[in-house]
Amino acid sequence: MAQLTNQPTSQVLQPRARERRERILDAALAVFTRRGYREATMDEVAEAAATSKGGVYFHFPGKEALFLALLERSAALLLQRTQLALERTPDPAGKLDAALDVVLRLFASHRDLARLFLVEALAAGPAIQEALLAIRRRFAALIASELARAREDGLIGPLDPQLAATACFGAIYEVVTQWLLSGSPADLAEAAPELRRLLRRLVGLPDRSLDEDGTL
Amino acid sequence: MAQLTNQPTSQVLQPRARERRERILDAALAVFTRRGYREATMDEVAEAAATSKGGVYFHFPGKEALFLALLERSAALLLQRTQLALERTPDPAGKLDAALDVVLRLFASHRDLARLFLVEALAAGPAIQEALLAIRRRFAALIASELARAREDGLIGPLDPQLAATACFGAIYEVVTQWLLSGSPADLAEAAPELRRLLRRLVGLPDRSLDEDGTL
Amino acid sequence: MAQLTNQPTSQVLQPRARERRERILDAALAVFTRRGYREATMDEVAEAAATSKGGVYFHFPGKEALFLALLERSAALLLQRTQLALERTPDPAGKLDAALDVVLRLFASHRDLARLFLVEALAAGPAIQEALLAIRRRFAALIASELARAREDGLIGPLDPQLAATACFGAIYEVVTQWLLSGSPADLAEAAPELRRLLRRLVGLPDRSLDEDGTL
Amino acid sequence: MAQLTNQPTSQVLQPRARERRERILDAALAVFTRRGYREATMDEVAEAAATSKGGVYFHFPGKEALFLALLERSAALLLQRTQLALERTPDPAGKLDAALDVVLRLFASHRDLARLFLVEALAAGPAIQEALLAIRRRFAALIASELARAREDGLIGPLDPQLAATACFGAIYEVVTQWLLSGSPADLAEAAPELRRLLRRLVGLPDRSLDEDGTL
DNA sequence: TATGAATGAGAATTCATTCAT
DNA sequence: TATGAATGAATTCTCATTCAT
Repeated sequence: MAQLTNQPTSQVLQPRARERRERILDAALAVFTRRGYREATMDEVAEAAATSKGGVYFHFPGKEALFLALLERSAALLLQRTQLALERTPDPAGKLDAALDVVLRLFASHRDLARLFLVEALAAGPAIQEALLAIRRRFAALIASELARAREDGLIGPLDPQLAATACFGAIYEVVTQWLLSGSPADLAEAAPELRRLLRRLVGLPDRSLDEDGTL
Repeated sequence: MAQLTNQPTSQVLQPRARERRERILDAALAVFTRRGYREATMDEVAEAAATSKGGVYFHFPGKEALFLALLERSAALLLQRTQLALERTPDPAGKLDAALDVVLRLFASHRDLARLFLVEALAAGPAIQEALLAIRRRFAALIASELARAREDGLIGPLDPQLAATACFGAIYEVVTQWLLSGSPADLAEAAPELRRLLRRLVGLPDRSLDEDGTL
Repeated sequence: MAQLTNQPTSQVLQPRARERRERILDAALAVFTRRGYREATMDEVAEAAATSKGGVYFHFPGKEALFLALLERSAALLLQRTQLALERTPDPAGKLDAALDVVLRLFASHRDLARLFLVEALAAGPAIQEALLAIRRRFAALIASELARAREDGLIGPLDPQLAATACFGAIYEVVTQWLLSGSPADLAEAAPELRRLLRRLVGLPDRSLDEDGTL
Repeated sequence: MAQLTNQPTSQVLQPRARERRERILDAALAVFTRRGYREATMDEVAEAAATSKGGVYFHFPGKEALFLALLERSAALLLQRTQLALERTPDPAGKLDAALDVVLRLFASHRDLARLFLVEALAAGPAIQEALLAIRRRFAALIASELARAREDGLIGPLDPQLAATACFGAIYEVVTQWLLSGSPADLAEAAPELRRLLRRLVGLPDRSLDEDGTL
């Protein structure tokens, strides 16, 4: 469960190499975001990473693997933060809000990462699709398990946790995508309170009457 | 019934040519769904349309334009059917259900088409992304206007119709995408009743106590 | 000698057709001048002539033939005017000046025609090269014969009339070409008096001490 | 001897690559002369250079750039030789003859090259035309500066050095072109003595009474 | 005569990947 | 480890020409 940042070889990398590997990933994120998976070229990645094409190929066996590594790295970040937020929120009824906050905050501050996840990855080829889907499912499962628990606790009425989680994820996904691609709302945080209310209703949680921390 | 087959050129085509143009679009749909936007080649399209490469280029100035034409044609179909369903449903409270039914039914029966437009299209270049986004927004606007009316009629409580419509669309979109990519649920129709309930709650409609036609 | 404007068929053309044929030639001149022989397309010619591609092909068997016809038409004009000027100039010593005047005046007022002749035609394929060369030789022969006569009359010293005529033509050619392509001198006429002096010297004519008509 | 093989890229090439770059240029010269600019294909160049198409594109960004590089390389050779000949001829009155000799000799011994740059290049597109024109002007400027000095030295009478140089260049150009295209005179050297006489007269130099080395 | 439509042989160019230093 | 050079299959698009109405 911990092995999220994949190493290309099982050998231990020198610190220098590890550093370069990270630099390449950073560069790849920038390039894939700017140009899209298909349009991005390994040349561009190499140049952005201030290395050579051969150098990129030393660290990653190919373009697809590079994208995949990027995806994993980013997914780990998102999942970790979400999990942490869920753990830190004792109130069962507030967990959904907490997760939403984490996601919106992360995407709002890493627009490029959002683009990569929500837009590019879907159509970058079967292998990547597979990986992306797994990540999405892992994320939805996180929500689903909280929903299941909430239901057991009698906090919410009967529902299909999987489907509800998927629907929640989709609602967030679309709001973020519209923000990404059409720039509306200008600030993603604006949409947070209303979206929170909608999602609470969707899963059957009562509206929070007193919203003490309306900030995102 | 009117504006379904869009004519990108303002010139009047001879009947023969009009026929061939449609044949090319049909062939293109088949090829794009089978191979994906990027993998599909104009050669394949030409062959599938039983015409020459030049013939395709006579009717469409390029690959992107061809895809766009296809996108518009299909989007028009989806939007038109949805609009029709909304008009045919007198009960304001049932309109959302009706729209959902149309979309799920259409996608369920045209899985390839759904895959093409929900998944492939995202990575087909900025112009197509732009067009796709516009279509999504048009669709969300359809829902939003119904929500706005429902609110005026006092059927639902106060909400941001735009955001709620976007969230609804996203929820549907994600359920369909999961079905497309992971094959679960096996039958999209299975998810319909529960999804309907979730969306009704999301927008603030009361659950239908007596659901006489629970089938999709 | 009179058959300069070639008719594609030996049949007599209707006035309408003759008119359209001219319109196509005019359009072709414009297009070839603007785009160059290779870059120009038959579509462009057809559009410029406000007719269809098929229409162009009715009047001319192909692109090369079209260019050739244009070349012949223009050459006829140039040669006719030059010949006329030579005949109208009784003074043997003034004939060279007269020819120079005609050429510079014609090119200055038909820049596109000059471009066609001096720049495009050379590299438009063997058949056209052949034709162009014949025209150039015809023109040089005109000068050469005058030089030969001048020599017989003792007006100028011994020289190779062919070579001298070629050199004269080349000198003019280059001056016009530089004007065409680099725009210097701004007005071709500016160069006329000095060029006249140079050419007179080249062939061995004495400088005209009193230049009564220095205007081009 | 210095700036002969121009490096379009500022990067330092490995010796192997430098070698191959030259090989590609040589191959390109052969192909372009044999087939003409437009008819020549990059495939042919690659094959003639015993490399791959990609290899050619690694060194030159495109067909036009390849031709341009070739043009510059050859022009540098011509200009360098001419300049050298001018420097080596102490007698101011003999400089024009020396330049003429160099040019005629070079073209006579490299007919294909002459054809390529005097005839083909004209129709190779605006960028190449521009470059070609610049070269012509550089060459004419060489002559012009000599003419200006000769005039200062009182060797020749008043004239416009620019125009005279252009005219000289044009005369030579035309004689060479006629030789190239019509094959007359059979040997370009035949025309040298008479052409020399004509040009001397054109610029106002006295005929050399005793021509000790009338051979080209 | 004229037209719009169709053809199809080719072209230039791209780029993921490999490899010799 | 890293690099620059090289590869070559694959792809989009062009356009002179032909042809059915």
